[in-house]
Amino acid sequence: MAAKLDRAQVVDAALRLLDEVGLEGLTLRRIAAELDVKAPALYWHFAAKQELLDELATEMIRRMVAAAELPAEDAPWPEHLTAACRVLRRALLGHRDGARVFSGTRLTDTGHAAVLERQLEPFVRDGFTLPEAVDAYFTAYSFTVGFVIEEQAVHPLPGERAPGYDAAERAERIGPDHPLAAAAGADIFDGYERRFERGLAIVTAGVAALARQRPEPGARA
Amino acid sequence: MAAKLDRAQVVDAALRLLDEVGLEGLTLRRIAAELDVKAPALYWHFAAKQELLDELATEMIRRMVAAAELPAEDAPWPEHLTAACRVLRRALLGHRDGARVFSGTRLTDTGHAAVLERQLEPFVRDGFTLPEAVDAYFTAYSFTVGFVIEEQAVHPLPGERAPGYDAAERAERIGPDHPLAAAAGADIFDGYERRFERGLAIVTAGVAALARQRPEPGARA
DNA sequence: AGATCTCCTTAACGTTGTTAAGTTGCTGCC
DNA sequence: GGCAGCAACTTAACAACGTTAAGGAGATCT
Repeated sequence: MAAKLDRAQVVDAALRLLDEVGLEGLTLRRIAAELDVKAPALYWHFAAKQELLDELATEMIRRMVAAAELPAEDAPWPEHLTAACRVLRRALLGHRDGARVFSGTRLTDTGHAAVLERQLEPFVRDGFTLPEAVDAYFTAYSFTVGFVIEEQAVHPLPGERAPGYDAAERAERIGPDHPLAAAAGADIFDGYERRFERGLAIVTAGVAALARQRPEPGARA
Repeated sequence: MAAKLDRAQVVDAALRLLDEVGLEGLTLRRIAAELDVKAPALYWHFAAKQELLDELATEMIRRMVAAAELPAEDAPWPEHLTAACRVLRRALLGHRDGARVFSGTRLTDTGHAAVLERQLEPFVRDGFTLPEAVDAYFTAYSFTVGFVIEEQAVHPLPGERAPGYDAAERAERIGPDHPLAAAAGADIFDGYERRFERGLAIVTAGVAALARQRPEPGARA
């Protein structure tokens, strides 16, 4: 087409394509075709495919940060922590294979530093040491990424369901020897929304509990 | 070679190769060469590469379960939970890209059901409902997988360090605007052992705290 | 001995990321 | 106005990948 290409347009097209064809099907030739261009043209804008993927993940996060309604800056740390994790999960769920794309790339801008800063600040304001704050945030962050990776293995896109994760079939296969594990199947393959919130509550309660048994009683300010 | 091939030998060779060349470099031709065989020979034993990868992940877990020294069956749930997560982490760290291999595959045997059963049992014994037990276990599990994925991005193999994760360089880049985030760099890129234990403690404390505020006071039996 | 089955080989296909070399169109310069 | 030069693409090709088709050697069964 007429209008010249730039990195943003390529990333945009790739992000759109990702939902259609998944990470596996996201080839340079396919992306190029989407832009009415041949594959090697992309190499004018990106040194390699990985660079494009990095930019793609970065753009995902950028949009998530832009669209998110974050708590007030002086809100207590549990609100910041849970809000950040919910926003991250939504962003990853927003695109097919979102979690795998995200966890396989390195972010290309320093925007995430601002996010991290905003996360850590409420902790130290509340009497946490910096390593404690990092532990709390990173635990919640790791949980979120791990959770969504598992979630997207079962639900590639919201509403859609991958084959081979049938709770009834699974229960029948493992039921005889492992009654609890079999009965848990229904819980495991569904209700991700509830289970995620539950996990967030657990992490938050854990951080609070460990903070409480410190010399300084945690709650200050 | 003389001795005929079977699935176990292929998986064994692949698992060995994985540490050398990583998931990216783990091609069928390379695996075949390792076994003094041509690539299509593998298709006699596996219908597709993904099937081999599934078996590979399964074998990883199988070895981990075999080698693990688990707590006594009647030990309280925190011991079971933390032990399982430590064992899982060690297994994933045991091979280059272990976490990515693991999170991208479906296990091929029902051995993990036995693990799950053994995990859930101490919870219900202690008065947890099944969904509560699943929440607790799955939260710790997601945290562990997410944690190791991040960890292996920085440390592909124990001791080895991926390029581009220099804390000092990072601090310089983001320091001016984000002092907390910059200072946290040293914590983030190192001390994974300590941070993992810290995360486990947080999750465990959280599960305990939420159980305590139930109608039934949690501790029973 | 001949047929059958197992397990491998050679050859090839289509697709992938990537590179090299050439082509087009715009911009600035004299 | 013509010509250099750069930017942004194309066409052609490469090696490597997963995978399939066809065939062949060696053991096993009848």
